[in-house]
Amino acid sequence: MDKSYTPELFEKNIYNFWSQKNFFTTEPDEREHYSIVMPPLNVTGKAHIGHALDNTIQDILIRAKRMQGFNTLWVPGTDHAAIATEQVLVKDIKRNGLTKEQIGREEFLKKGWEWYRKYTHVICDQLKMLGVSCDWSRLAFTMDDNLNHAVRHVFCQYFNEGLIYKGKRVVNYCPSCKTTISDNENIHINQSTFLWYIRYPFADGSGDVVVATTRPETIFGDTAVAVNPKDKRFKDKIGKELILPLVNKKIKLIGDDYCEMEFGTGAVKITPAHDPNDYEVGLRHNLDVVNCIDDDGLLTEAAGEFKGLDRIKARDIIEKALKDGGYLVKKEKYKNQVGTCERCGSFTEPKISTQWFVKMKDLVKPAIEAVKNGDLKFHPKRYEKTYLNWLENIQDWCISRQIWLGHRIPVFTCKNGHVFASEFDNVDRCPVCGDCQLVQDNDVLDTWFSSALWPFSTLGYPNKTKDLNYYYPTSTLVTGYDIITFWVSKMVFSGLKFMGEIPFKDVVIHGLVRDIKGIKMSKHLGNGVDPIDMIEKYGADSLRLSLVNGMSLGTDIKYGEEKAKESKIFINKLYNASKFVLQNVNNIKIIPIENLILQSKDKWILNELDNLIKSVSKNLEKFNIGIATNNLIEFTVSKFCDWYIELSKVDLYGNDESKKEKTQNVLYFVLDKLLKLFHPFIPFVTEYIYKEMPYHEESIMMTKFPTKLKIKGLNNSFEQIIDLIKAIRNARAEYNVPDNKRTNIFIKLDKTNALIKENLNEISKLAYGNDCKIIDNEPQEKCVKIINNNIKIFIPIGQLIDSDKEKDRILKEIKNYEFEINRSEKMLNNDGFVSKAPASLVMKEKEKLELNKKMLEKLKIELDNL
RNA sequence: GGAAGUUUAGCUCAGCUGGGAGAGCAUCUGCCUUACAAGCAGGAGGUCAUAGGUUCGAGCCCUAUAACUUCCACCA
Repeated sequence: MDKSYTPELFEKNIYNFWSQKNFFTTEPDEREHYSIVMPPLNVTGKAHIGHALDNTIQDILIRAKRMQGFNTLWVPGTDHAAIATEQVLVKDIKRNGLTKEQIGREEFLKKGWEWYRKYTHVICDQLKMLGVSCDWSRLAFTMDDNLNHAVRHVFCQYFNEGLIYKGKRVVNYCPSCKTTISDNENIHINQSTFLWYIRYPFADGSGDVVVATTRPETIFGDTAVAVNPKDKRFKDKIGKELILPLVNKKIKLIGDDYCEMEFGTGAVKITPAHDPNDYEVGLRHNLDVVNCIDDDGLLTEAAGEFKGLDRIKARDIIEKALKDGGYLVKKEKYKNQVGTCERCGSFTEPKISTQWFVKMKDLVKPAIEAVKNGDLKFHPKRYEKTYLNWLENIQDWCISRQIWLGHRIPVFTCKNGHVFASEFDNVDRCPVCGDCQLVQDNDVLDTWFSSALWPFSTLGYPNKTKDLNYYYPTSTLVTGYDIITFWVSKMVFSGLKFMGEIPFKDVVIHGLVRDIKGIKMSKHLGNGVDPIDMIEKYGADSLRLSLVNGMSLGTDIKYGEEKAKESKIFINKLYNASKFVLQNVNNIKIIPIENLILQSKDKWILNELDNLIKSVSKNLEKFNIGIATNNLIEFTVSKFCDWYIELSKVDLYGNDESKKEKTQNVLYFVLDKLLKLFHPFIPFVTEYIYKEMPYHEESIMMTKFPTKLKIKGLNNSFEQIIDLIKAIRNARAEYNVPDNKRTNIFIKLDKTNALIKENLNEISKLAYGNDCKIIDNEPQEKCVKIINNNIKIFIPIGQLIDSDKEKDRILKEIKNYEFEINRSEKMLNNDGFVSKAPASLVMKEKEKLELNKKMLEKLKIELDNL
């Protein structure tokens, strides 16, 4: 083994080894299954740190379950991320001076496939660097033939059941991406703008009504002005006609509750074509819908002379026109929120358009029920609220997108006007009239439509495959809280609808990885941490550990490079501890641990190991990965390295061959279990070390995960020795005795103590002793005296002894004991405590009091002696 | 407007069913001890956001307040 941990030397080889051995692939068999479908990765470029976190968690669960004997399947996959990819492609085409229309739909889709082919490799290779043990032979892509089939199958079923309809709706439209986007992709941001107060004169010349608006450019689409019917100011004016400024068209003053009396002037202009609320008002009052902004974001002919102006730039020009016409009353500063496109950042436009929708109300009912009755569990539980809240207020799902990449809506219209959906893409005639001139709908489906089917489409649906039968429902879904509403919920109702069962039983929700200051990582800010960078600098294991150690589910992680560094330092420690063990167990005869007559230190470390096994298993079961790694690290550093390895040196370098053999076996045993416990979290280094073990199987990943030890007589009584050693170190430190200066240690016992007798060498070694022995009479020479229960320890440090210092030391201890005794007595004198607290607790407190009193007495005698 | 979360050491955070406040980093002191100086040993550092309440007992349960964060909805 190398001197220190150098992951770059072995990670790649180990991954190739696993791959070549087909350790990741599985087939249905008679075992119980554990399956996860990977949240599909967008094929838009590189993996980011969020992917690293998401996949590390999944890999940990999968590796642990695999070692626990389950038939584990982890299906990897990618998503076509239509809007994002289309944007990139359009830009690319533009660079060559062309538009997508010029190259045509077919050619454009070809380019899409080229892109996907190229970048699927990139992102998959990056995942492999992370060490993911997913079944690459089943790599799925949302636009694969069989997934396409699933999409069309599902679409047709919805369609034929009347759950899909075409309707008019105000949707968010991005004039830059030229497509409808969902509410989730429409990000509201704060902006500083103005409120323009505009005067609308009555047609009969009897004064005017002033309205306040943030969007003067939509004035050309106004078809009414609304006031609240309860508003006394306007009561008798409702129904009168107003002149629309700049347009000089007559519009009505209407009364509608939507208008709030307190806001602005109490009157609002109604633009049904460009505001969802206004649209609703328009429906109620039968208003005309006048489009004044086109799909490119330019003003239409409704704007007259202003036609062709960009909607945002038009503002100033219109303001001037209003001013010139004497219509502008005032303009004041105003802060509001406005929708922007998640992808390109431009202001979105509410737009009336014809779109395809899925009726959600009934579809969603079983999905609500599944969480309420406990079939589907969220971890942490609080995210069930997010999920339920969303589903209980669900709106119909707009599934059409005006782009080309993606699943084209399989709806056809024949020459005779028959409209039908087809599951198969080789459709050539109308099933009603047999007409062959079919026209397919131009829109494609929302990407979430295909990802909604992910847990079963990747397993072969709609075919009734073996995989589907065996692995569905899957076991666990791991994802971030940001997509609970639009992905998790959709998978649940889709699974229930088409498979009759929930798609997974547990949903593990993790937080977002933010930068060290807690700010969301983004390309724009350049504060992102590149996971590949981290892997190259610190190793994949370090990255993995740094992401999950101490993580608490559902909470954001502040991440900086230092974390990867820290993890690497720890792994180096584990590596070195292993190196030490391996150097000392070379060629040993392995004796089953239960056949050994164990020493007290062995019983102690094995007892600690047993506790570790239990807590790691328990915490993995509860998805508390951060606690599991904490426990593992704590054991490794504070129990194994700090104590057992140091203790083991006594026997390893000693002359007692039987003790040596015993210790070698315990070291070997503990390391073997520890590596296996660690493997799901840091797979590479554990595999590397495991292969260096004198006896090992083909791969650590295919070994059994440790379970509760079956060794009798384990206990923690050795902790008494640890306390004693600490007390000695402590006293030495107080006298500034440097660690490299060894001293004698004399121990005087009140009664025989087998534990001390057994561990004299251990005490000596770890407490920097020279000669360490049990004595009958107190030594003559000047000593530092330590009192520890029934044990007195004398350390002759010669002229360093200072009786004033010694007095201070004892006084300090006396104070501590007095404080403790006082506390205990207070509690025990409290009738409430004695009568109501659990008896065991009262008993414990009494014992403590007795013990402390005895100690105090002894210390006082010592003080007198000085 | 609705909902959720956070507030504990200088920093990042643990803290289980209520029963003597913890870790890592940083800092201070001493040590290159044959696994590890990417290390070892020892120390210092806290009014558990604030105010009430429940309880024999509260970092933990209840109520209110404050600050910050996030999600959803959105008033022109």
